[in-house]
Amino acid sequence: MVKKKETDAGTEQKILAAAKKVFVKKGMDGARMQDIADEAGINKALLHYYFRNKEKLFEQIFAESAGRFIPKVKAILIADTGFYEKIESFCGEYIDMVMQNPYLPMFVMNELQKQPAAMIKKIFKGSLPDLSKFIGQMQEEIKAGRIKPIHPAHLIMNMMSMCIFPFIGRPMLSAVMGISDTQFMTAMEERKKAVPKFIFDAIRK
Amino acid sequence: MVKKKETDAGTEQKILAAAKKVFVKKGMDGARMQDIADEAGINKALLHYYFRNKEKLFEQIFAESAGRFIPKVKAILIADTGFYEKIESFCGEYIDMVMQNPYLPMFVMNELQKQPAAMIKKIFKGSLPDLSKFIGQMQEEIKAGRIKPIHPAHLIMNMMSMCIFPFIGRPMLSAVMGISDTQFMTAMEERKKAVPKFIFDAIRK
DNA sequence: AATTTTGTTAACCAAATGGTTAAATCAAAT
DNA sequence: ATTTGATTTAACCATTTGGTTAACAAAATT
Repeated sequence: MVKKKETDAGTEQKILAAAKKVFVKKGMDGARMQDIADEAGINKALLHYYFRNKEKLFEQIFAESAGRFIPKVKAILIADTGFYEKIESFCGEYIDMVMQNPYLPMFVMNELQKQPAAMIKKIFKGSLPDLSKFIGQMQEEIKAGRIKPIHPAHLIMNMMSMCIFPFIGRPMLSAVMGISDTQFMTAMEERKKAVPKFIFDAIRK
Repeated sequence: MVKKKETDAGTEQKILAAAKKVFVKKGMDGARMQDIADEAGINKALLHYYFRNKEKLFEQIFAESAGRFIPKVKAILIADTGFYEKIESFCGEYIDMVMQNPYLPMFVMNELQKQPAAMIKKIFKGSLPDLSKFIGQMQEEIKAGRIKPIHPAHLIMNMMSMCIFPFIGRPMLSAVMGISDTQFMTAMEERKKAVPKFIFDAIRK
């Protein structure tokens, strides 16, 4: 069984790419099935032939998008590296990933907030990172007197905030500080090193 | 001219309160005029009697919501207080304000991102805070050798990120760190002091 | 009290939108 | 060459939704 009539790229893949583009930009409520079909260069009926309905299609896109957020956290925090390396690689890799998908954080966070708490648990089910190792390493550093006593929750919040928020607050930040798109991206590139440095400076004793 | 037929609360105010509730929760695209009417306990036609259309109503709500973000920044940064006091009061007051409107940041940032760049400039027109004084104070501290040399843009981004992001990433953060709603609010209360402390520790020489 | 103005509603309308149907293509199998 | 089964499309349908109309009710004005 060779590939059927499907065009080169594969209709299903074209649809997924188009859907991702439209959903990420407009959100579940703002997205139109017709727009997705147009973007994919196909008929609207064909869209429903491949994906039963809007919700099913959305779920697929959302799961894939949300999935990008957690596994990376998990891998980094569980890795067999030191406390400081973990912070460094988390910031570097996270900011890097988000730079390649600047609208993903807003999309995921926004849709996540619309879901009921129960659904959220289901979404993260299994993919939740085990923080205990990271927290353990942190408490070791505290006990050894190398870093100040700070609640792990706050440190993690601070780290994620500084990595992700600039992309969510981009329009406001750009307006407030009067910076262009290229200046923004340059600043983000800097932050891959600047954020971990800021954190180390804050916690080092 | 006494008040007309309007019920005690004033129909217009009831509408605005209802609209804010629905828009902030569902966003422009997800909000339904019927839902707003129901929430306000009035007929849908009456909604259009007070506000010509959905867009006009949305603009009013959005302007009021977005307006809460900037003026406070402005007032604090321009105030005749010291560099450190400004950071303290910014974090304290900002987190306080957001705690009272936990869904406001997501709403404003999300709608802002959908607007074209030109519209954003118009929105912030005039209300843009003058950062020069704050930056000047900061550079003085740097020159005096009391804080490390750090780009003001990064400091401001870090400060705003740590104050605002937890409310935007709340579902994710709550899931990742397994905390309840009350635990979350307790943590936010702590952050009013913890964030400025974190910042001072990071920049102090 | 009569009249005009303002506030409120039920019923209605047109456009948009998610989804379906039935026919048409096309590639593979017979 | 014919048949078969999957793919694709144009046309259509039902519901939702923003918005309007016309009539009614309550104040305000005369």
